Amino acid sequence: MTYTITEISKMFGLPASTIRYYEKIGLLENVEHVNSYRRVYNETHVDRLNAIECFKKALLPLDEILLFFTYEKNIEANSDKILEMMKKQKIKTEESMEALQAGFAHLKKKIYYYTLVSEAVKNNTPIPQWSDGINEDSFL
Amino acid sequence: MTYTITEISKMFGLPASTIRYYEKIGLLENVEHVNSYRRVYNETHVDRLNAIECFKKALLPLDEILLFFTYEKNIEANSDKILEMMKKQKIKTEESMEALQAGFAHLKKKIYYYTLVSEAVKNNTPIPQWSDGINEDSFL
DNA sequence: CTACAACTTGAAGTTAACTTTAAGTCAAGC
DNA sequence: GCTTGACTTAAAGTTAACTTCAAGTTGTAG
Repeated sequence: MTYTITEISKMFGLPASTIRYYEKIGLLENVEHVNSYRRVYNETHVDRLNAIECFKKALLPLDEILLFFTYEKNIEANSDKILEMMKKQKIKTEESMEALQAGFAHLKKKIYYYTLVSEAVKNNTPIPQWSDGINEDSFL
Repeated sequence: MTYTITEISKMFGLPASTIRYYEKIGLLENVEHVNSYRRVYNETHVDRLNAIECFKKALLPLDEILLFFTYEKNIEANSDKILEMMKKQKIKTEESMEALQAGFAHLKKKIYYYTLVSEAVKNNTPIPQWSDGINEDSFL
């Protein structure tokens, strides 16, 4: 099974320019150009792009993703390097998750408070103060 | 209580250049310059920076944070706009958290697998295949 | 044959959030 | 009075990850 760039583009929800860019920086390899022109993709490219998307979700930068794929070519020699890389990134994602959760909590507080404010404006009642009843439990 | 830029810098773990940058783009207002020179910060700046850091954790871009502060100046007129903004951002942080969790799971799988590989290399035993026993439960 | 849509290229441009640089200012200590 | 160190400025530079552009190439439909 082969695919055109438009098919791959739709499959991953990525613009064609991004797919070409990934090839340019080495993330996609051995892309045949039929008649030395249009690109043709196969299952290995699909697998590769799936892997890329997973690593992107883990906030791994593209140059590190590329490094992973080069390490992967000599798995026996590089398993320790890969392990180290993955463990480092795991810590980073954990930190990001903690920050995100704090940010999320902050948004929820704001939503709770500005809902009260919005109600007060509609009912012509006094605007509540941020301090009024906005504590750790009031909005959970 | 007042603070120098170095104190504020240490307080928030941000370089002084960033603090100046935030003033430049309007995130920090009414920063006095003593003798029309060195910056002096007060509690309102500390509060403002705390708010900025919270919003940054919620992945709100700086221009949106700035918009929030301008809305906040006329809270009665803008509570609905603020609410809408916060709700939109809440959805975005939720999406980010889902992606991050997927990425995190991917990393854990890789760590599990490359630990096996690393062991195999050390013990001179055959390298396990990715398919061997790497399923949804094997590493949780 | 011509037009057109869907691709191609390399290079330059974009965006956010800073960071760096070069040149200058000021108060304090020697 | 000179030096030092902590600050100042405006402007230019940086980074990642794309995106856009202008100009060119193909296969196909009319």
